[in-house]
Amino acid sequence: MLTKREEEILRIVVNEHIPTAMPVGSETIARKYSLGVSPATIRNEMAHLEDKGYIAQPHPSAGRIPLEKGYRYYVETLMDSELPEVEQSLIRHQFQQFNKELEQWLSLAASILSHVAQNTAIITRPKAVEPQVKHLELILLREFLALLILILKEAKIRQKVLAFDEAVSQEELNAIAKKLSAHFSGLTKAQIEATSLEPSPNEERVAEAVVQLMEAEKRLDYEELHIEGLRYMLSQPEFAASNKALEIMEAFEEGELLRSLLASPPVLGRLQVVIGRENKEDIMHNCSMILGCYGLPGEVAGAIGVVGPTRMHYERAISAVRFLSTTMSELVGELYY
Amino acid sequence: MLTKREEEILRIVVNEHIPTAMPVGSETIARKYSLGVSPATIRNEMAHLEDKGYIAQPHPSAGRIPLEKGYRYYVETLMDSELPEVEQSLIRHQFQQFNKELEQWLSLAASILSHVAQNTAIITRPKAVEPQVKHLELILLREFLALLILILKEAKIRQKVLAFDEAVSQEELNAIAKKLSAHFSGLTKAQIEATSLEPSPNEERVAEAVVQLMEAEKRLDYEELHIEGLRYMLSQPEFAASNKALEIMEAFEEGELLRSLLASPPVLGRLQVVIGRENKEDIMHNCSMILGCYGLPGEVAGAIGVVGPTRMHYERAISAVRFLSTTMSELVGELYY
DNA sequence: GATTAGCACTCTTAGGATAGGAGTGCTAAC
DNA sequence: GTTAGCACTCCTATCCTAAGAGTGCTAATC
Repeated sequence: MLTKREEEILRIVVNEHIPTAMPVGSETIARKYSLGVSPATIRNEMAHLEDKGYIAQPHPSAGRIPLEKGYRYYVETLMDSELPEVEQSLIRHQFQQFNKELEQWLSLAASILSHVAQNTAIITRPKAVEPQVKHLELILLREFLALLILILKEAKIRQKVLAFDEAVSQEELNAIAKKLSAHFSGLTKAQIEATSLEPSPNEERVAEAVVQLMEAEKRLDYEELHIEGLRYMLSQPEFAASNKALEIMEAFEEGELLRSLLASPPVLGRLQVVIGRENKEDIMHNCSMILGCYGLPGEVAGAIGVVGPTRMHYERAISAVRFLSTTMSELVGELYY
Repeated sequence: MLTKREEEILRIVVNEHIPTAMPVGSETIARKYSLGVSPATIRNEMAHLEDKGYIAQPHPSAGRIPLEKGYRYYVETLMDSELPEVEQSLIRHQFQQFNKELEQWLSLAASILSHVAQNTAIITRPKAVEPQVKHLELILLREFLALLILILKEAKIRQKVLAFDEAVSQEELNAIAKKLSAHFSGLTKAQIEATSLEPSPNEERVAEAVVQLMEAEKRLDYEELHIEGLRYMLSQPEFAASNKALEIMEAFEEGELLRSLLASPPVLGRLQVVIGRENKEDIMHNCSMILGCYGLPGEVAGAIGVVGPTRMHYERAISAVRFLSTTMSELVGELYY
């Protein structure tokens, strides 16, 4: 349990350390904040906070830096996490600039988030809990070649080039598309596989392709992912020296890392804040991550979040993720057919 | 004009410097390569090469490093630029793994290129010289809302959500789609605008959207672009120190840089090799770029290339870009409807 | 005339020593 | 409980030095 004054000092240490990345000394605190007490008193309080594991000295004659426990306490108790109204309406306005195009919204959200949080932003396309077919079309390309276009209920379009064994006409394709569209509309992959409609060889071929696309859709998971603002990561002093930044970058490019990070996505409406060594991945032990979820309950869900050094501006990051996940949920609601 | 032995020594200096990033001394050359002459002779030759501006000493008591003129001579005269047959067939095999899906080919090409050249790879989607409509479909989403799907001749699909002023049925949409598909098929944006077909208000609405999409298509230019392997850039020692890497990264994320780099794309079949200060952008003065073009003459064209430090493994990079641009041209040929 | 051995010279770089400074903890006084 | 004073510790930047690498020059050699 922390006293009022301990909390106050912890808050100051965190707030001072976040932008500067430097240890915070008692003199500095006394000078910059009028706490009405002398540096010596502050030193005593800091010693208490150190005993309790909230802060520490990087070396014996330095100021204090927050420990993970300190950040955790800060995040849960000490900070205000609402994005200023001005910024909120500014962001809303930016979204209104665009037509209803999911792709644009996604990259806009990533770009805004990265900028507001001054850190690397990640966002995935919304993914249906259980993808359902909405409609399909077949377009003749060349004699034996057709383009299958599959529209999913979740505002996604998938395409595949199909080769037939025999020559087909556009009329024939239209008939197949119409028939299969009617049969498959609203169905999931499993339901399609269970459907028996005594198909002709060509219909068979198309149905197979649909199943393949649906299968790929489920497997895709979080691969379709925007990363924006990796530069913020690199410009952090904790990564500037050594090849730490490089390692993290490599891990990101591999894609493995992200899949692992998104392994347990948060539920709608609640944010997941992972600080430092709470991360499962070793390479992320100097990093924190704020992860939110957006979408429609039980229907579609995407993830949106911020990754940065443990010394992150949690207040901005958390409020930004919270606001943008809400905004994206509203937008997806408008699109979901 | 360089003598045989000067050429030999220039080649050795470049070959030694590229992997190590260190100045190359006369002792080293004498020891590692049996040229049949003493270090003193090599020193004399190096002095000649320095006089002629091919190499230089970073400081008075160091070995030599290649200058841009040296790299240029190396690229044009001294190196062998065919990718080993083994690698060629390995790469071909990787492409065969995938179905005919442009998107997958693009990212595979970027990934392979980045890996083979050990540098950052960039690749753009193939873009039609003059985009032509192939087909269009309309799908009813909700009472006033429909999804317009536009298929372009160049194997691209574009989508847009349309809001109508009055309620429409799927039958009505089918009729519109059929009519406009027939009218617009094979036409460019300008030709569509010139077409007069006394449209109904709803047809008018769809036709407008088609024109908008085609317009966006022309504007897109090289925005749809894969960048792969930024990590290679960052791991180069010339960027490791200072924030040079950061600056370049920022420039890449801005997108401006890439647009400028691709401002004058090379013609099909010829590579463009830009070394160091030959780059127009100041920030790229320590970098080199190999840029190739792929596609079908007069029909579609995309760019594929490698960006890295001036001290780049030109032999691998150039041969890789050359091979992949040829391969991609073949693949696009198969897809182009 | 080209090549080479020898040598003096230059400049970088790594390592170690040193001084300054920042910040603490402790003690004793308030 | 708070604070002033002070001794102490340890980091950091700076300077210096010695070692090393590589050259260019000169004179001897093939």
